[in-house]
Amino acid sequence: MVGTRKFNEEEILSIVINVFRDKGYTATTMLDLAKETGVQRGSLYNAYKNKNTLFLKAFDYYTQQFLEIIEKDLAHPDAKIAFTQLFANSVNRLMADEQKRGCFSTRTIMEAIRQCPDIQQCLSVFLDGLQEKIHERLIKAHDDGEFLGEPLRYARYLVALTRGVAVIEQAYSDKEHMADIYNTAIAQMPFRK
Amino acid sequence: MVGTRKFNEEEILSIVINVFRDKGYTATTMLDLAKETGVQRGSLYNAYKNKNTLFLKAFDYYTQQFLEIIEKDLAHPDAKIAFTQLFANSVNRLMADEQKRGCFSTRTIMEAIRQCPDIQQCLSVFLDGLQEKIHERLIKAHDDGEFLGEPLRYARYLVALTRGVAVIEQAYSDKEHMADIYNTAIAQMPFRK
DNA sequence: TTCAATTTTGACAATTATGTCAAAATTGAC
DNA sequence: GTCAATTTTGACATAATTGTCAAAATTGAA
Repeated sequence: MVGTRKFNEEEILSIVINVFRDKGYTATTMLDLAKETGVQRGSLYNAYKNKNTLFLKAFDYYTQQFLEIIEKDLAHPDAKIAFTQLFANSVNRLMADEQKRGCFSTRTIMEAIRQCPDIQQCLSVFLDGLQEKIHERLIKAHDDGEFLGEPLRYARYLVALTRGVAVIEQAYSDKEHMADIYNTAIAQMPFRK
Repeated sequence: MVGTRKFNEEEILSIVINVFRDKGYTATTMLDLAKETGVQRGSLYNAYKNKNTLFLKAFDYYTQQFLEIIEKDLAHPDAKIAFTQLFANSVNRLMADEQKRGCFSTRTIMEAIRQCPDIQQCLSVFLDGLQEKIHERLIKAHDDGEFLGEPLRYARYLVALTRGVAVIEQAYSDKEHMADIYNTAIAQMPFRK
């Protein structure tokens, strides 16, 4: 193809996600994105039409990466350990960010939804994906006789809980607090034994 | 006092909350607030210094009203019924808003935190208040022998869960989905019987 | 009724953001 | 090496937002 783009798209999208995560959707300007990515504002308009479309693209990329991580977290053969690990890793990931910018999907997306109906779909795709990974793992656990609850209902419930913890993180950024919530939840769940 | 304000503060704050809830923190301009409240922009600057301070004041007002409602929801003498009611009412309140603007504290505050550290404290005050109401009710239930869990841990856990449901609402705005999450949670809780 | 404190009003300048466009530069394909 | 499609670049006009300020209006208290 002639007249190829100079920039690497994945690289740019990663940076874009970071900028949105820093500043939020509305407060991020195309100039901010141009500065941080090193791609001129005009090029961004040319390539992505506008901020909204660029955001959608970046969020898709984020979702994809996120779900890969979740799948790995849940890979442990013992179901209870798998979920314990998932939650511990979630907490660690939230705490790892020095600027305490919180969960991108919970914080930035919730704001961005106001600007465009398409963004609501981004959020539901994201959450559906998360629910699906959890659901699959619970079905396996159920088949293995390790989990006695109803997989779908618990998947929904756990997705909600993880979103709640993302909110808690913003208020307190207290690792113990978050861990406590997950421990309370895990302890109640109908795992065998 | 000479040169008294023309407007009624509580009335204005209610409107201000509504505008922020509609548009989000960043996207709301002082002009928006002036138009909706009918108070001139200059007067708002004079009375509240700037958008940030006005937001803080409005959020305090919101928190106060919210906590009064929660207390009523939890008033039923049977603990399990009290919590069932609290959750049902929460879902109904979220669904009652035709524009589906979601929970003010979860959606707008999470965004606004970015703009000013004081706002983080607003969120923790809000959540502490909610936790306190729930905690009190669980202590009573525990004393009555109706609840067998650890009140503080469960209070934290339930606060997180309610925040999570607020996120779920934004993604799906599906009453059954939200109700299902709360039912799953309630069914697991260590109520007596 | 007068006065002084305070609020209200409307205008102002400065800054920032948006989206568009034409010219220049780039590069894969022939 | 040339060409044509596409991207990059920088400039432009438009629009919106901010915060400030001086003049006008208001009103409680003396």
